[in-house]
Amino acid sequence: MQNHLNALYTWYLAHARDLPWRRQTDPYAVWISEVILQQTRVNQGLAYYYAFLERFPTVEALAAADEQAVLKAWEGLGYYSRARNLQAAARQLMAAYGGVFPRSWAQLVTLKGVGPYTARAIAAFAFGERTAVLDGNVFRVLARLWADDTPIDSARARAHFQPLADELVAHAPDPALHNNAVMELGATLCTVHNPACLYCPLAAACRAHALRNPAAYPVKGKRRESKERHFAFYLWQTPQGVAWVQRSAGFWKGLYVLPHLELPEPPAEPPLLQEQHVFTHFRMHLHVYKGVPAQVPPDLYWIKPGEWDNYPLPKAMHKVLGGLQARNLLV
DNA sequence: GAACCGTGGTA
DNA sequence: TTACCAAGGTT
Repeated sequence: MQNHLNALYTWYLAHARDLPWRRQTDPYAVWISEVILQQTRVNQGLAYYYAFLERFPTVEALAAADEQAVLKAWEGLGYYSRARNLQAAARQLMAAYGGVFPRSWAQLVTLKGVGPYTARAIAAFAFGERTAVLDGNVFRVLARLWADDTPIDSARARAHFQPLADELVAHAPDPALHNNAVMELGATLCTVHNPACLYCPLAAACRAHALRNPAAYPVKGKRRESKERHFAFYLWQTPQGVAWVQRSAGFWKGLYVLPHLELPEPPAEPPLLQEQHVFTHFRMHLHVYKGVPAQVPPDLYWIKPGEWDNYPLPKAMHKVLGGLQARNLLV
């Protein structure tokens, strides 16, 4: 196996993408990049990586920042709890570690928003700890390598694959190089669809390839039944312009929902939903899963006209506002 | 432990 | 078009 792994490292050094977070070992930059890349493709996260480090260059800066500013920097990326957790963790780091990253994944995993993958990634990439990262790419590569039919989305998947992954990194000359190489392989050659086995440095060792059936791996459990969910938002016409009142508070919490903001002049009582005041409302279609429909809390909030840009808004909101603007419905 | 969280790309 | 998927983590 070691010969094959050496072939993998050689391949990586020759063919890997040149990505900015791979060019340094600053734990802060590694951390930010790993969180940005959670469930997010490189091309989507790249610009955010540069901008976020520019805007919040250090743990101290991030810890001291206004939460709305952090969310604003995250605007459009999705999974906004990542941004809130980043700042929470930055404050944890200041309080518990004097702003200096602990070096072991076991300590890192106690940080908010830092799970088993990200903790090991920081430990390996920033501090050279000999530990194996386990993400979607690694799951796929390992499952194919050994034709392992353990469902990778099962509860026991991580417990099953982590020791196997750790065994691979055990004798690697460079843990960071090893982890990067396995992930790069999964991201560029050992892909979900149409894997490029012809060019794969591990093909000679790969059980799934020997079986001529890489598509059979990794095994995944039953997909959840998907169901449509509707969210209603309401727009009010006011003498000053358009005030946006939204329901289903708690969804996208903190993003454009106002409880986290200081309202200059909060209305004494929110306007009642009266049909003649509602001039438009829209539905959002989200991919949602089988289960209870969204609860719509009674709380109503509003944003003053002309202040849209000050708020971090999800992409879906921007699209709606853009449409309204085009129709001259926003003052 | 299952359900939940966003967005953009792909077949 | 629909469904799936991507450097996961939290509740």
